[in-house]
Amino acid sequence: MKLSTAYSPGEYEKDIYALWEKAGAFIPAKDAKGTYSIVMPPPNANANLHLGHALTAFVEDIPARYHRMKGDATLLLPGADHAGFETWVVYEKQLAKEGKSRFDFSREDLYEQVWNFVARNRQNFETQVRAFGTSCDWTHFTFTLDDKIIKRAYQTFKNMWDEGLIYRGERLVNYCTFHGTSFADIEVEHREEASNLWYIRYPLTDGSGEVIVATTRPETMLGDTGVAVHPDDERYAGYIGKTAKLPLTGREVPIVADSFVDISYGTGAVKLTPAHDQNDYDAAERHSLPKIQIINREGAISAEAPAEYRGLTVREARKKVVEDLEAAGVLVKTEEISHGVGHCYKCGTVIEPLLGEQWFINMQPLAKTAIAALKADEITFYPASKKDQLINYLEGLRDWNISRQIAWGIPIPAFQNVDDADDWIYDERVDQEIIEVDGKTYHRDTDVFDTWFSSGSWPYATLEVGSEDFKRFYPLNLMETGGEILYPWVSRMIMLGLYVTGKVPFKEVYIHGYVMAEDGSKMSKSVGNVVDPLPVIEEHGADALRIGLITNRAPAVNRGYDTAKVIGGRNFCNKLWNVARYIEDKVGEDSLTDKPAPKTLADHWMLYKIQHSIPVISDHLEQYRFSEAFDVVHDLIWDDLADWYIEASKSDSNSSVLAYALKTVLALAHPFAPFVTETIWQTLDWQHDSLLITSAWPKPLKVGDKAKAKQFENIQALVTEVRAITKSLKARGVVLEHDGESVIADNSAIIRRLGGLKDIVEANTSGLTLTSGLTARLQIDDATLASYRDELHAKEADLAVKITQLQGRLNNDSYVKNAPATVVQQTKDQMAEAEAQSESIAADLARFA
RNA sequence: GGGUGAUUAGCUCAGUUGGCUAGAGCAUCUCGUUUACACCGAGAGGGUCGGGGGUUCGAAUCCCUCAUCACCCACCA
Repeated sequence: MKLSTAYSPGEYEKDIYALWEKAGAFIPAKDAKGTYSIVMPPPNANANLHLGHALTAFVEDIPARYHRMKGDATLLLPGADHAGFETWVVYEKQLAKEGKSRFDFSREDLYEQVWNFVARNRQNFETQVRAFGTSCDWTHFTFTLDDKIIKRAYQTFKNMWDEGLIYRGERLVNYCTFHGTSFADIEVEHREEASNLWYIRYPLTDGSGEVIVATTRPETMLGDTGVAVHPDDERYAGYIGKTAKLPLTGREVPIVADSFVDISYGTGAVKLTPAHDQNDYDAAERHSLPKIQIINREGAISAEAPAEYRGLTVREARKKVVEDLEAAGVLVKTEEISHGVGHCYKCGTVIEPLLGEQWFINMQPLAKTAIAALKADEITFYPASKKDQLINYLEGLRDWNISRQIAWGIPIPAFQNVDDADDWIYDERVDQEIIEVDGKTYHRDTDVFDTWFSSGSWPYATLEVGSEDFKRFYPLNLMETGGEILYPWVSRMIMLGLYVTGKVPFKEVYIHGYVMAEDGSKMSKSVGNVVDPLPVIEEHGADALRIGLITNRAPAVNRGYDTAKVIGGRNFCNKLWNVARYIEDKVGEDSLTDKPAPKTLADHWMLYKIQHSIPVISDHLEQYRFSEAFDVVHDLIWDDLADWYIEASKSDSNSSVLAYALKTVLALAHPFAPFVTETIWQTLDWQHDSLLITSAWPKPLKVGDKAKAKQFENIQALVTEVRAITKSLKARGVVLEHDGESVIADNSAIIRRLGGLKDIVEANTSGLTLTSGLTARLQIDDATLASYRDELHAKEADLAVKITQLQGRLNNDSYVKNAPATVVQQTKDQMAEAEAQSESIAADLARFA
């Protein structure tokens, strides 16, 4: 079939993807020796995919295609995430548009509605993943709320329950009073805000004095149960053990010594509000102080506080407390300060640390195992520095609060005895609110799991522990993800993986950087600088986008999106297309052979270049250096094949080498440009209904003779020289003519005029003469001659400096002794070359004098 | 406060354990093109490798220091 002059991706991409899918090319081969597996991090099912998703898909798809061609049974498992809270927020917005809220529905209704909402949006996302050209096995598609995922979460929870790793604790949790849920530490967004530091006088109960405390949250003094000072703080040495009398409430609280207090901050005395501050909570635990919760879940002052404050919002309470303190004459002063305040990362509400009954996992044993595995290098990180960061994180890990108070998620399979609050049992009948066990009545816990608890099992839950897939593909080869979820997700997958399967869940972790806007700023919907990948694909093709995104990009480095790179990718595809058009025209159906027969020096050089490039490309790909790998492919195709070999072959073509070169570069380029390479492949007469996607990764042939290849490189140098000479002659006013036409200083033109590279080779052996058919005519004026002389003088001076430098180096004994022989030899060669040049310049000058 | 990374051509970035004249793409400029491709070809210009110090025969590369930027973690009573 004849190819049209320009590659238009839109005409082919959908059909090519359908061709692959229909042929089952994405399904892991049954009879392969090795395996390669990636479970794709599930994107949020309701999301429109952005460029970051595209990059993710490419970073997963490139190694998958490479390994598939290498002959490994390759599994690229796709999935989508219910994304717990994320989805919940989007759905609530949707409800709000309809004038409804979640309070209008029962929990079961809500669950079903959100499920349908997500299912509707899922289609959209699958279309986009296909448009990227992702070679994932759709028959393995997994949703984070699929039965196997829920079962795995329950199984893990139960095992931990049985082993005593799960406990229910009253702990301070980060509570969003708007969403009515608690958050992990990591979900709290700290923002710097202007506030005040209020200094409050707490009189000692025995009347012997007073202690002044400084606070940014005066309203919480209603819940104070102590005052802390540093044990080494001489100012307060006599106070420790005494009690202070709280203004407004009149409560007597002890003054304790604790080294967490910063002597230099404020007054060096800290009020302790254990129910509303993590530090205070920890201190209260150490000193057995009571915890009084004076802020409730609605963000209002609770019944624990004096009557006149009850029901006030935190903000109102702050105002009133300050006024009352002032009226009581105990407010010493107010300072303006700036400090970080925790906010809900979704709605911006100030996060209240509140006491709450939550499910926790004791992370110590899990973290310990994970640290040991990391230190034993059981997982390779790209980039490597992430490993130490992760270890560092795990070493300071606190227990994990796995309960969330939302309707959307996996219900926690635990029931509480209605008569005994401390009696909890494990039971999976979560579809029932009330169950009877041993004549006792239990009420279902209303909480759901933290999303990360179930997704932490993703690598083996998707494969189903114990299944054939699991045996074949676990541990996974690669986990590819963004840096922002290294801690919440990757760390949990490692810990849970080790806990459940006894093995690390993956051998390699690749952290991708973010795709920023073109100006380097963050892409964000509100700024409106988000680039939608689909229009880019429509305009330039999925391959162009792929090349544009992976080139010039390293793992874990944020980099701007660059349209020029995408255009570059498109140009590359077009180049490949035209190379194919040319070669297709020159070769016949039987030209393709496993043993191309080199005849000319150019043949040898081309084959040598190919056989030399294959391991280099493979090596880069094995280590996920996509940009570097593509550069090699690009240069091989553009510079070596198109610019040199094809030009040379025009006068002396070898169809077996041309066909072999095309086939090989198509295979090598396939992971980077799957659509165009497969499209070309399908148009070739000699491919006999095969698919490029499942064809073999090229092996180096060793038929290109190195010495002959080297000779061709000499010719290349010669051609370059001829070009330069022609150009320089022209600049000097010398016109080269052939049959009355001026000769053009161009690669192909020169080769053609000189009768092809073959003749140049001959010329090379007998000394190059440009005389055959060429006439030279001098048209030079005095000014040109003078400028040429100046140029030569300048060059001569430069060379003199260089020679002095080189001579100095060679005269240096330590250099000659210490530097490697090769380096010294290089210097000598340079010296000789410089001297030769110098002489020739001197001769020229003499001639033009 | 702690950590990590960065700083190289106008722009975006390479530069493996110190060793050829510090590279690429884009952009700019020059020249060219009927014969696979203007989504093309041949060239050119452009860098005291963030500043300063040190180690070394030799530093973009190693060490110290300063500066700027980015991100992460912790703290902020």
